[in-house]
Formats: sequence, structure tokens, C-alpha cells
Amino acid sequence: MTVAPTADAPLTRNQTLVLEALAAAPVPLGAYALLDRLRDQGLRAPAQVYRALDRLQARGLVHRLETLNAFVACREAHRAEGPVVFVICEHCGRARELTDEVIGGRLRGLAAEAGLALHSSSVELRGTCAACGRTAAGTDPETR
Amino acid sequence: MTVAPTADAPLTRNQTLVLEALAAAPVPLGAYALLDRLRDQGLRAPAQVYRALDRLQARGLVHRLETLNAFVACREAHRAEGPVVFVICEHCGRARELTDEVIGGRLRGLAAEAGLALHSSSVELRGTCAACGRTAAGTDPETR
DNA sequence: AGCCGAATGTTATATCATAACATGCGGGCT
DNA sequence: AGCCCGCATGTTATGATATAACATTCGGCT
Ligand SMILES: [Zn+2]
Ligand SMILES: [Zn+2]
Ligand SMILES: [Zn+2]
Ligand SMILES: [Zn+2]
Repeated sequence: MTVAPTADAPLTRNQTLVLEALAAAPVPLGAYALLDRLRDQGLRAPAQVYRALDRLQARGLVHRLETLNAFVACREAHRAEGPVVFVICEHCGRARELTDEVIGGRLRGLAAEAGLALHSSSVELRGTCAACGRTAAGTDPETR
Repeated sequence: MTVAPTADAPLTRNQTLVLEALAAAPVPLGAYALLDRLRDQGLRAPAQVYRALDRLQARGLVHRLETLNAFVACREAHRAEGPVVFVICEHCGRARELTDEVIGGRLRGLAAEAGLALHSSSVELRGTCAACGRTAAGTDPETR
């Protein structure tokens, strides 16, 4: 979740580069994978990537997948809504972003019952996607 | 979640040490924090701690908190049930483990709808707990 | 031009996690 | 007993992820 906080200044150059690289990737990318892809465009150090990611996350344009230490561009434009659910295939690495009112509502309810002032949430489901499940179990995306 | 897989051999020495250290701690501990606390009992290297943690997690006796890179002893004895929800105070660092049938059921439903064969789940709510919220906002546990 | 705040560039280092290989110990077998 | 084997353990080294700290540049403003 991580609610969008403030005004929309235009994205800076580095933020744009990082966001576009994420949007173009079929799978979540780690900070160093981003750095590799952006060396040509002038990025040199991890700090540059992490800074851009921080700002993009603060705006809700990028999400961090905690179980992967990786990042995705937000596909929805939810940016202010509640908890998001990620569905992650451990096989092909693809991640889908969902929102669900039952989950969102109940998580807010649980936080309230627990006396927690909710700042952010992370919900990630891991498993094998339908496509990977159909190809002989154990096949990995490189093998196909 | 991360379902418990197999038979119960007795815990090994290192596993016992790690589990007891976690059970005694008021907050989740990282692997290196565990290592520090267990040097006296003979643990020397990160790999020893990570190995014990892996086995304890496989049995459902320990959970990993993905947003903290830290570990907690399981308080419930759920060990085979569905998704668990962690409620984490960013202030005092305490984490509570909950299970909720609405969340559990709906997450399984979402996975099924998405065509995902669910292997494990991670659900973490972050915020400020009631105790920390009452003490002048911004107070941290060291300060009190 | 001179100032200021924000973004950027750069170097170094902290933190988290695993690979790879050696050693030791116990249980079953001959 | 002596051997073998599986498995936990010990140990060293390295990989992967993330941040601290400080110098530099850029753009708007007066
Ligand atoms: Zn999103
Ligand atoms: Zn897949
Ligand atoms: Zn548990
Ligand atoms: Zn608290």
C-alpha cells in the first residue's frame, strides 16, 4: 500500500529512466539489475537508483516486492487506495498486482482491532502460475 | 504461511539455541543479532544461524518477517494452517502474529482465481501500535 | 551576479545471505 | 571392532542488497 503523499512535480531524469525500465521489464527488477540496464543512460551508482526508487515509491508509481527484494512499476493507478496484493510465480518470476476489497477492508479492520495506526502493508502470494504449472512441473522459463 | 512439511525429529543443538533466543526476544531479530546473542554458546558464523533458521522455518516454528529481514518464534502452533498476518509497530519494533479466516480464505480464493498454486504467503501490516501512539508521537522505545 | 534548495554524482561502507569445502559424530552393517 | 554413510556442524570466503556521507551541479529567485 504505502499511500501517495504529496504534490506532483514532474519526474526527474533519473526517476523517468528507472520508471521506464521497470515498466518495460516483464518481471520485477532488483536495484542492481536496474543499474545494469541504465548504465548506458548514465547511471553509475546504486545510490542513484535507490533514490529514484524511493521517490517513485512515495508517489505510488512503483512498488517494492518484499519477498523478492525487487521493484515493479504500478500498473493500476491506485496511488491512494488500500492494501495491494501481489501474486508472484516462483517459476517464471512474473508478478501481478491485484486489489481486493475484501482483503483491503479486512486488513484495515485487523489493524484497527490490533490498535495499529496503519502506515503501509505488504501482501504477497507465492506459488506457481497457470502457465508454468502446465509445462512439465519443474520446468523453468529458461528451459522452455 | 509456508506449510510445515515433514516428520518431527528432535531439534538439534543449534536449532534449539536459535529458537530459544527468538522466543526470549521481545522483538524480531535479524540473523546477525541472533549470532551476536549466541556467540557465548559457541556459534561463530552466519551460515550456522541461517541453517538453523531454515530448518525451523520449514517446521513452522519460526517465521521470517520480510519487511524487516528478521525472524520471530511462532507463538501460535498453527504449523499447517493458512496465511498468517503480522502486525508490526515501526516504533517499538514489536510484532504480533494473527490468523484470520476472512483473510486466509480470501487469499486462497485470489490465488485460485489468478491460477496460482499457492506455496506460501507473506502478509505484514506496518504502523504505530496503541502503546506507541499514546506516548507523544515520535517517541521511540529507547527514549521512554 | 549571488544565493539557495534540490537533485545528482561519487566513494566508501554497512547489512543481509549463501557458496563451497572441511570436519566430526552416530547409527547400521559386515 | 572396523567401515561406511548421512547429516549436522564448523569455517572461510564471497555475493547481493542497501545506505551514509560528502562534493558537485543545476535552476529558480532576488
Ligand atoms: Zn500499484
Ligand atoms: Zn510462472
Ligand atoms: Zn506462527
Ligand atoms: Zn509500538
